[in-house]
Amino acid sequence: MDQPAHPPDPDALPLGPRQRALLAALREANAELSCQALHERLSQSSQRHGLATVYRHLRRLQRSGLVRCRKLPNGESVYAPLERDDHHLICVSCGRSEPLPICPVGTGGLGLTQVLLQGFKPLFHTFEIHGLCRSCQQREPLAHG
Amino acid sequence: MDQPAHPPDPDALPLGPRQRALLAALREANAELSCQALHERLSQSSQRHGLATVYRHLRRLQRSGLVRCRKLPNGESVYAPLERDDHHLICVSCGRSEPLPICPVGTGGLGLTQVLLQGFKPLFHTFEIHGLCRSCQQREPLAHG
DNA sequence: CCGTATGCTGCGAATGATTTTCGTTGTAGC
DNA sequence: GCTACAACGAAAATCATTCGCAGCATACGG
Repeated sequence: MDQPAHPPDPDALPLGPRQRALLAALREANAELSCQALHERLSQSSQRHGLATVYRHLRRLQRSGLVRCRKLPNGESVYAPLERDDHHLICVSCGRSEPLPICPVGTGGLGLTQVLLQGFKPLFHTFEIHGLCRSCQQREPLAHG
Repeated sequence: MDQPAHPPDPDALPLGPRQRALLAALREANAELSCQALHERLSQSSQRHGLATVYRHLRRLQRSGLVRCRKLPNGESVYAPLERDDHHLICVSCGRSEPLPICPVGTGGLGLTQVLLQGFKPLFHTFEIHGLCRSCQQREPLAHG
């Protein structure tokens, strides 16, 4: 197809046009997208990809440190560009996520020294608070007081 | 079966004996257990549970704030008692987790005010750093320099 | 210019964890 | 003993994700 064996664009990492298209779509989106949502979105545009290909590329982009990913309670994975640094409140009852405008790493603390990382090369992080959202609290008063 | 409609043990929350057994098994384990692992472990002991029942109970225990859960990259969910407060480094390539001896919440910072939570009732949190583990870095030099 | 090696692609089948369905069974209350 | 109710287990269903494979394009050597 249109994926050259080596990149025609020397300043853009070893990314093929498909991968750049994926990345662009993620950046345009104002929210995290699941693989399938992304696939659908691209299908509507002129960029056709097989579903498996979208999965393949997202995995590769993640390994390259360009895309971050987190797993929802329902099993779906959702993706966003790395530069976006969002975190979430997640309801253990209904599974919905709400944005959490705070980041434990950005605020400076947290001594992430090389000692702790032990050769591990960090790309991104996830921070999530799990609990009961307001509406689920009302729905199930949680008998134990 | 042996699950009474209301608990015979007044000091132990509305937990049936099965749920207490699950919780006990999780506490005895020195690591997070997947549903299936827990099910297997209980099958070997005198406590027999159907797999579906283990899933049911773990979900309920999680909602009750007694058990925490996180999803591994391979889709499995792993559970641990709430009082355990571990976090992890996760390799985006091989998917393995390594323990991360640091907690962004415990260290005090992080203004988790009611304002931010907006009625959300926190039960536990997860903090994960995703990246490349030492061995995967060596295996794939990651062409882009 | 031709043949081969390599890498990417899409489709459809396979995988595997989790959830649902549904008939059964124990417990409580009467 | 009998009824209502909630929990149970086994098997079937669900659903996101991955695998297998044949096709096609490009890169390279001759």
